[in-house]
Order: sequence, then C-alpha cells, then structure tokens
Amino acid sequence: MRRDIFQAIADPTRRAILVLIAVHAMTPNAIAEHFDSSRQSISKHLRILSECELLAQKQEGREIFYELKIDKMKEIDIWLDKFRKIMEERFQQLDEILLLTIKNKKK
Amino acid sequence: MRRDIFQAIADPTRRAILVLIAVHAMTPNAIAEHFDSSRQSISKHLRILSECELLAQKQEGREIFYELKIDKMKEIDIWLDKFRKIMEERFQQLDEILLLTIKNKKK
DNA sequence: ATTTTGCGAAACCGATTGGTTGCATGTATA
DNA sequence: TATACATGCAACCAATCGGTTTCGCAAAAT
Repeated sequence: MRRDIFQAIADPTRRAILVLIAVHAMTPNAIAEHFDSSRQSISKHLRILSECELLAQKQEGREIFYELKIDKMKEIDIWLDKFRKIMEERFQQLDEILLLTIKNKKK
Repeated sequence: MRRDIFQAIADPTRRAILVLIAVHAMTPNAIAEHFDSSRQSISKHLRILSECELLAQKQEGREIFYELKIDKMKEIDIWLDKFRKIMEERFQQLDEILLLTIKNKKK
C-alpha cells in the first residue's frame, strides 16, 4: 500500500476535496454534495488523505468534521525546492559562461 | 487515459527521473543505470513524462537525450498558490477577530 | 423504544498501473 | 555488407485503484 502525499494528490477528486476543505472543515456528507460521487466513495478518499496526514478529524456528536492540515502541503513545496535550486545553479553557470565570453572578446 | 502532471509525479521512480534529468539531459540507458528497473520500464516512464510535457527530446545520432522542461513544474506551484492564498485570508480573519476582541475589552 | 441519520468497513468489480518479454527500426561500427 | 547498439512499441500479467453495494454501529430525532 503506497501512501504518500504525491499519490494522494494524483487524484483530481482528492485535490478538489483539499481545496474545498481548505476554506473550512466539513463533514463527509457535506463534501459529497459537491461531487457526483457517492458518500462512500468520498469517505474512501478522506481515509487516504487522512492516512497521508493531510487531514485532521473533529468529532461533534455523530458528525465528523474533516479539516486540512496545511503544514503537510509544505512537503510538496520542499520537493519543488530541489528544482528551484538546480535552476539557480544553472543560471549561475550561464552567467559565468557569458562573463567569460565577454572577457575573451575584450582580449 | 488520465495524463496530468499530478499523476505523472505520483510515481516515485518518475520523481527520481525528474530530479536526475534536472541537472543535465540524459539518454534512457544512462537513466536506467541509476535504477533497478529495466530499460523498457524507464522508457515507459519517459513516455508518460513526455506526454505531460515535462520532458523534451534531443536526438543525437542513435541516442536520444531527455531534458527537463522546468517551466511545466510551475503548474504544481500554481496549484499550491490556492492554499497559500486561503491561508493568508485565514490569518487576516484571525487578525480581525483579535482586533475586535481587543476593542471590546476596551469598552 | 423505535426510527432515522451520519458514518466507517468490508466485499466485490471493471479499469488502470507498473512491470516484463519479445519484437521492429534506425544508427554506428567491423 | 553484416553485426552490434540505442531505442520505441505492442502484448501480456499481477497488483492496485476508484467506484458501488451492503452491512453494522452509534448518535439524534420521533
């Protein structure tokens, strides 16, 4: 059972759920009303998102409110940072090449 | 055939390929050497990444160099922006509540 | 006390996934 | 020209995925 945040956000319904919940916590039934899928199907998605620690639950009577744990989203940002850094290095190298070219022309 | 960038980066091997290629373009064989998977398996991943426009190909003789199209990665960042904005709004609302609380105490 | 409501869990099903094997094709090399 | 190499593509397979149906269990409502 592979269960990481990248696999979690691969599904478009799950991404929509995250956006929906980001505004304020919601119950499974309330969430399901926003989609064509059944309540059970949404419940499955909620379980997967919870297993990835993207969601927290707040029980109120027989209702369960799911809320987004926004901090977990940072993990995606951290991964993207790798590419930001690599790109920075690339531009620096490009700068050096351009600088050398200018210097050579002056000779 | 669902083929978007989020589904593309869901697979850990594909994510590793992206990081590998980000540094400099590579051929399928060279990439495959970094993994336990077969050359054909890596080729399949490259095809999926290409279909998502995450990769560009440069043919050199009988070799094909795959390079990362870094701009496409921005799409993930754009999606993350939604949450950044929602969080900003939340903090603003929190500020307003705190402000009101202070004002009420003064009364 | 009985019924309704909100929910999770399990069983099942077709579609998709990631992997392998076996080709076909085009390019270097002998 | 014959051979070795780099690669893509199609066929196949077990595992996983997303969905539905059915059930059981509590908490509310009647």
